[in-house]
Amino acid sequence: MTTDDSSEDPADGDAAGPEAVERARERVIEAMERSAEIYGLNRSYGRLYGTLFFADDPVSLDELVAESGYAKSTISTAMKDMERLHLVHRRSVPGEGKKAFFEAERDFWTVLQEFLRREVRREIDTMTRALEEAEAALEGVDDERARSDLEKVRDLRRTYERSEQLVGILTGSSVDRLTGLVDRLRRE
Amino acid sequence: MTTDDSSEDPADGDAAGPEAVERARERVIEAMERSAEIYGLNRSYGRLYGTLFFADDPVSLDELVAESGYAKSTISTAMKDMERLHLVHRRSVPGEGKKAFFEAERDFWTVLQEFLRREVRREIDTMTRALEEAEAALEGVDDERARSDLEKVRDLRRTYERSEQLVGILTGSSVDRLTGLVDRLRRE
DNA sequence: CGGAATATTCGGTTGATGCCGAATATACCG
DNA sequence: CGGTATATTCGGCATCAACCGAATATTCCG
Repeated sequence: MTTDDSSEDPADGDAAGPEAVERARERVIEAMERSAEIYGLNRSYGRLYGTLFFADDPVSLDELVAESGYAKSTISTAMKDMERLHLVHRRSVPGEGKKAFFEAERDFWTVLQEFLRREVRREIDTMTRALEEAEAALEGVDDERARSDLEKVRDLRRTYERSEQLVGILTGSSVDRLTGLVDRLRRE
Repeated sequence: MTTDDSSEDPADGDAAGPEAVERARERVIEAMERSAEIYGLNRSYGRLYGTLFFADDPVSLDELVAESGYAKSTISTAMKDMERLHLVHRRSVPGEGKKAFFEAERDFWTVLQEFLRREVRREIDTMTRALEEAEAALEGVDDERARSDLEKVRDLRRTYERSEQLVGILTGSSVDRLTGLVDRLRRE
């Protein structure tokens, strides 16, 4: 209970400003930690992404160590992982030797597209192959259970065909095209 | 190395048929285990889902225990979890007392829609709130860093607005409408 | 082609998760 | 309103994943 509280006065800007900025960042970064969790990633990834998100220039590993408190090895692994997911990009700065710098990918559409291309597409392929093999095996069998299974397998294969088409549309279209599409659909 | 191998002859149907059906099922169920993994679920969930997928009628906990070998408690938890994700439905059969039966949801569009409604929507809300708060806090600060952060926060908020619109479209449309939409887009 | 700066890999440790079986709670039936 | 059949919860063990720091590998520069 000191004399100064409730920093509504812009005259306090010099003192309250920087720490207000820090608090605002922290607030957003914590939300990013939660988001990471929701999408099956580590909380630490959310924090590291957030640090990169607010940086004006690419950030080195050592700076990330200083900022986050994680071990360098942890961050190295995290960066490799997030690069794979297209959440961060590696940049090298001329004159800085081997030093690696990272920046956040801010366009989530791209991130989603890459995920579809990499993971979902592969899942669809694997499942489709399994379904085709099962279908071939079941077609030869004259059995009530086989007929019942066959029908289910064929239904699922149709679902997966549809999904593949959708993934094709989503990964084949540019971000701009998709954005326009969403706008159009929203008005319909 | 017995006399009968290579079951290409339909006359062997009686002997080779049932085990061929079993193999076909197992093949698909294994693919489902992998898929579960890809989408951040437990492998066991893939197997349990697969068992339900091939069943013609709702399946009881005890039957799932017999089929899968997992402990009843494990399956009970798994079912609760998959119900939350709308991957399985609980059915009660009149005259069967308290006994619970489960069946697989085969329409993945529904599953995806429910995920968007439940998890993604909540993520968007949380993040949006954090961004709005940060925005409000930063607007009052006269500082270069604050201005830079503010711009980034606003950009991200716009992205999230777009995402929310898209989620709205996807969760608001019926499965049929979406299917038709995909068809139309594919032809464009 | 060394050597300095940096990144990556790897074994070990600690905390989280999956699964089990016993204990408990719940729903239905007579 | 018991009693029985069933589901759920909970504590404990085993396995797995995150993280660390030391050891190794890589890159770049002189």
